[in-house]
Amino acid sequence: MNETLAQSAAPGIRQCLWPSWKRMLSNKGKYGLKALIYMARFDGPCLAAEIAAQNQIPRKFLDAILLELRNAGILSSKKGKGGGYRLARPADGITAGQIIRILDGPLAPIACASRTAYRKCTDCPDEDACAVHDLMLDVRDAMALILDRTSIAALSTRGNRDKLALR
Amino acid sequence: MNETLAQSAAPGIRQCLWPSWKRMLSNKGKYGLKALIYMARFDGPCLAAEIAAQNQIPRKFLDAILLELRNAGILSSKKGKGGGYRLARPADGITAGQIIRILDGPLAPIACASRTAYRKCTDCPDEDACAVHDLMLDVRDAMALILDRTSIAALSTRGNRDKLALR
DNA sequence: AGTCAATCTATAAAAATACTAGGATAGTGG
DNA sequence: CCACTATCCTAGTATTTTTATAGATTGACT
Repeated sequence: MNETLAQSAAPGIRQCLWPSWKRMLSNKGKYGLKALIYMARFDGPCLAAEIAAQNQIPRKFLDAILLELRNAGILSSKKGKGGGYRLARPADGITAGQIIRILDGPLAPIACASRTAYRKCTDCPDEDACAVHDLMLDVRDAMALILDRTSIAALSTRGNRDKLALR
Repeated sequence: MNETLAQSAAPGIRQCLWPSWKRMLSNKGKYGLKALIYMARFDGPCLAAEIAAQNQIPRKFLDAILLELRNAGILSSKKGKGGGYRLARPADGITAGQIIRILDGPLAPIACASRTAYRKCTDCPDEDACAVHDLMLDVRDAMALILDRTSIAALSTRGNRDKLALR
């Protein structure tokens, strides 16, 4: 034990080597979702400037986000006058889960509980015996169940639906 | 719009003033849970050094975590020889949700979807019409449902239970 | 050619995370 | 009372992540 095991975090050796472990929804993810929901309500192409203004999203940040979504195949774009962004696929074929994975990374609360980007914990000798791992798998599944079955199309009508139904 | 609204992020003005918006399980939270699960299997007081060694948790970091849990009333402690930490309450009265809230903050993926630490989004004029807010409430509830009904007692027997049942 | 709007590169400051150092404090056992 | 033990506390550092911004460029359309 002692000098070998106890020194699990020797100076200079990072414990988490995964390209970052982010967890759920950052501003980036939120802005991305809001932008897509906004776009789903339109037919024609949308200007980044317009999306930014209508949704109170910092313009340049949105630029970067839209670019990322385009590179992931979610959006298509056209330059110059009459250009803009539009959904590359029907809105009911794009899920919130996909978008969050693209912009914020895996859904799981912890790397060892990710199904799309699994990574072993360095401090966990036997994962099958790790109750935390087990629990986080349940949490991940519960989140994925919701996020992967909710489409942008559904979201684009949701806010209004509730309001109209209640009043 | 324009100069007032569109400039939602003027230089120097931070958008998120909440004591940080962290999301789910950090190492801190993971270590805390592992430590508690370990302690739940014992009767007597546990030494921080022992918990750290057995669970491969950096010693000093664990010190800070245990202290935080003690200050939150989860642990009781005794100094000096024969001292150590022990659960202040029965393990089946402590939930994973409580621990994560103490160590990592609110469960919700986004501040506006938190029930215990709600905070309005600055970029969201009408929350009731915000589909993202709506969706994240669902996600939060799903997570809370799992985490708030799972006790440390349950976790302390879980890893083994599954293994024994399967083999 | 000129305008518009996406695209690329590159940089940077703020915040959060994951720790570590070192000593003060308070009990125990002798 | 003294040595020992182990918690308690303050403070700090290094790294990573988040949240952007600036400025130049490319391509499309008129």
